[in-house]
Amino acid sequence: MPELPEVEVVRRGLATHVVGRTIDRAQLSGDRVARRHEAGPTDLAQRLAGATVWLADRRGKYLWLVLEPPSRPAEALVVHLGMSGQLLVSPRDAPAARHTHGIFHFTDDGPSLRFVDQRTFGGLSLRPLVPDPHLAAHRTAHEPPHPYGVPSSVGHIAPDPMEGVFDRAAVVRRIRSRRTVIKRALLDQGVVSGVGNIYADEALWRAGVHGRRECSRLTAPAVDRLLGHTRAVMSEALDVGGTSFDALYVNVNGASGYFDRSLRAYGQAGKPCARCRSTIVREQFMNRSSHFCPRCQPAPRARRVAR
DNA sequence: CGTTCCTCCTGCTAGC
DNA sequence: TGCTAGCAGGAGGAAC
Repeated sequence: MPELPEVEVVRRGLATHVVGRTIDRAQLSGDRVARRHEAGPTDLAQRLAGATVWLADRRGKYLWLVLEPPSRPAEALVVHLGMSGQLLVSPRDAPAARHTHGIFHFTDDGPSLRFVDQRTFGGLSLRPLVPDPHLAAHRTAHEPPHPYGVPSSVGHIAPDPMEGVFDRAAVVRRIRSRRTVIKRALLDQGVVSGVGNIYADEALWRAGVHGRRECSRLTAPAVDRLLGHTRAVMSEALDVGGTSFDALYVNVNGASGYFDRSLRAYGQAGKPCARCRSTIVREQFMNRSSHFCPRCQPAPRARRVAR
């Protein structure tokens, strides 16, 4: 599942293989891949033709290419990988793999870029660039991030922990004011972006915090530590994944495959906790699986049964 | 307004 | 052996 580290690996691949090239032709198949593009897939393909890729950027799990189209202002091709999306750099004439929804040919003789997605939870859309709404609130950045703005569909997404505009103290306050449990807040992309189920469970394990603890009952230092672990675990995953992907591919299922051996909570049900040897437990929560150590991450006292 | 729930999709696996 | 049910989960929009 692509979370921040995996998406960043893809972004770096795009920076290497795609930035600076001009799209000659885009072939899109099916309506679903362009469902977030209001004018539909035909319009999307037409507007991509002739556009030069200026740079590859990212916020949380959202990825975009800044395009310089002929005789129009710069705009962004927004790519979300969803659960199973991949961007592949493939020889121009290679046959389309199963679940290929988009093929981009360039004006040079180099390889094509392809969007492949089994479940098509991901997709593509073209959006105008708007001023970054999170930049206005940020006063101390030495180098303004996203100086050209962000895609209009990304405005509601909070900065991720790797960004210069990420204001950790403000996020601590925001989380503590939420009337919900901590794992839900950590997964809310409007609070802190880039975190999915895997790294949420890992960060909670490292911090020794149970995911069902109420946000308002956690101390500010505890939330601050949790955010530190969140950043650290994603940074470590990026270090592993960012050095081991095949140059032919922009992404091969992201970095999590290489990071698997470092997971201490996610997918470890029935195995001993690396800290205290208690057995890691898995339970359903928010219609998602959660993995935790019952000793290191004590559950909150049972809440009064709401009625 | 903030929060929670439901749905989209396909491939794999567990269980009968 | 072959079938089905269940599970994986990001995100947007509906519902409360």
